[in-house]
Amino acid sequence: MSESHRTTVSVKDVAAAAGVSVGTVSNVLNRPEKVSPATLDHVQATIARLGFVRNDAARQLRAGSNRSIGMIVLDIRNPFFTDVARGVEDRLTAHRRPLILGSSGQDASRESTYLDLFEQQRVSGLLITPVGKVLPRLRRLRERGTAVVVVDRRTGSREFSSVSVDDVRGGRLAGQHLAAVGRRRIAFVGGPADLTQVRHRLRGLQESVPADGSPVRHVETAAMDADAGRRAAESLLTLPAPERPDAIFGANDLVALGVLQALTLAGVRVPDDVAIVGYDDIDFAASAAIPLTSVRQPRDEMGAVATDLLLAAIDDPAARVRDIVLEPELVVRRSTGG
Amino acid sequence: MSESHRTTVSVKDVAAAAGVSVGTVSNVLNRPEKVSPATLDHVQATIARLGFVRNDAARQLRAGSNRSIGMIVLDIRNPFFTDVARGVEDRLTAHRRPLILGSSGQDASRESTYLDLFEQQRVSGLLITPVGKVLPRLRRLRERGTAVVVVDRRTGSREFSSVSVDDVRGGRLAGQHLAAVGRRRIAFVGGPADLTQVRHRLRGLQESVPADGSPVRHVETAAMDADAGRRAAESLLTLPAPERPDAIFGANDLVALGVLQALTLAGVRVPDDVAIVGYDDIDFAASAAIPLTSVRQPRDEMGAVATDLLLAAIDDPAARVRDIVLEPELVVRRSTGG
DNA sequence: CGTCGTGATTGAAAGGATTCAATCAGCCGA
DNA sequence: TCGGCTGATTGAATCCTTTCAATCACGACG
Repeated sequence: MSESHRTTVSVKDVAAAAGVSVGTVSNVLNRPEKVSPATLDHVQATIARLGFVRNDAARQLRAGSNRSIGMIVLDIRNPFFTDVARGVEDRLTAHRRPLILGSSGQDASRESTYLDLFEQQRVSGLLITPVGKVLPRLRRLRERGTAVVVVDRRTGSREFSSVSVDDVRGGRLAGQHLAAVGRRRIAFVGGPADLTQVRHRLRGLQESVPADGSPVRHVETAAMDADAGRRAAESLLTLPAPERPDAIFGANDLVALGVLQALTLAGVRVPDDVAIVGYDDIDFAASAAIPLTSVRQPRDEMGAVATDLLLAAIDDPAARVRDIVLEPELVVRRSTGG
Repeated sequence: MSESHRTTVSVKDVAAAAGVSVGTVSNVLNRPEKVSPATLDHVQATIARLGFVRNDAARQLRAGSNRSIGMIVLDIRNPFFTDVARGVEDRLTAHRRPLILGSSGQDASRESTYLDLFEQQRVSGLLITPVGKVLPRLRRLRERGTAVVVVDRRTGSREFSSVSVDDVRGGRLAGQHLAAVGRRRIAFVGGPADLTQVRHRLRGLQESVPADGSPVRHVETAAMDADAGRRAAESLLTLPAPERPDAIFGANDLVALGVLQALTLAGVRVPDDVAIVGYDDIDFAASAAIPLTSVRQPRDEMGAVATDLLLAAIDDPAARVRDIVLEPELVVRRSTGG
């Protein structure tokens, strides 16, 4: 059947074995319709027999660019980002383009390493949720012909297309809902405060707090994971009873789930004593033993829309820069009495 | 400062601008100690000024192989796999090797597409949790000089190194614990049954079931996500009371969390009426409102060990094939009365 | 029977970084 | 002052695929 190769097989070897020229082999690979049926068969058989596999490096070198798309997310352990990535991957698969996924873990130097890699690889497009000050690098990439789309952020400058969700609106949805179910002492858990997302969600919440309620209490956290939520909830539990919140809005679902756990452990009834709202609506929000009310971000859609923008920019580098802002949606579940 | 480039800058351009030969530029890039300090400075300055970035395709073409490592996981949405991937990535970062991560989603054709990609890219190593019948392809990859390590599986044939966890033992740990807390009617939820993991965990459970208990009831599922767990739990709730299990062992944490949710919604008390044990010990297991007892797999360690094996095989292709089997560990929490 | 046209095939050139044998410059010691 | 040595630098060859102008073969048509 197949033979054993110490050395790798090239088009030249295939050509020699099949008794045709390298040009013909290349045509078989890339423009089979230009090749006579007999030759096509014969060459394809030879390729299979020798186990020839295209060398992508050489192909790219000639082509000048790579078909792959690079993506840098904040945290691959947050299901929110893996869901977005899934949306991207699904869309790319349809276009036969591979996705190279990197996670910066909120670390600017790691982000920079991935940018180096993608730049050297000459990826044809980049999807990024930026951490550090990367604007100059993004500009350079674009000058080189790499399309760039910012995900889950807006750049401010109108230089790069972006896809994001209206976080102020999301905060408002949460606040209005909590007000509607009669909550008057609302706390917000999340941080660090210099994250745009955190600020916007908080602002939306504040705007919609009932007139007869206390002002929003912000418990700032260093990270956005369950552990941070747990600790924040414990600190809230030490407050004298009249000051204790009757509702907590977590800046994302991981935080909210941590809050939920700490409260349940402490014997606080959810939602009777304290209502909880999360953000993102990851699958685990619905799977929690007390299903979590959450502000849903259209994760798949974000991935899909970002991919479409990117592919459009690759096809036509002069395509208009667009900031697409998607709408969040409130999903009511048991944690607020749904 | 920086100039604007329509066309890309090559070593030749740098050489011309710096007034040296391409060989010297290459030396500056790869063997700076061979270059005189003055030249080094000058060339580096020129590189910065022109914004030169190495073309990786050309570099690889010459070098014959790529520094990157490919990884194919079963499901990027399962935190278990992203945790393993993190372990891999951390280790690789230390060796300045990029990781290209793909998710097969349990789909053999998607797995095959990633294998094609990695083969064409000439990655220097591959980490894979196989789905389809890929042994012949893995052999071919190795013949071509790509190191291969199987993750979270054993190959059976002693051809490729692997890192896995003793699943029979894990099942036994769960069974012994449930027996110790007095459970006698145990159900196992997971599937499909042709997954080795599922079979092994079930077997371990059966081996340790108390002599005076009923035989294990296996509710087979089509997938291993929360939704499957939810549906399985609902079907168990339709059983007549005396047949209802007093303990449920989920084949992974996603399934167990789904079970937990369905039971809680139905008013079944956990752990009083039914105890629940999961598998993997993902972070969400501890974060669940009723924290989940789970059989812990050392996820970071699996990633790290697999990476070490892979790097060793890359350095020395004749390195001995090793099957490393790690030990699982029971983490007791509230869902079994901990 | 010669010419033209069509479709198939050819083969050399290009793409950019790396390598290494060859060359060069400069200095020391004789 | 010159041969010899060392360290620095050079530049042509190489890696493999793709492209495209040129060539070829063959049948149809005038």
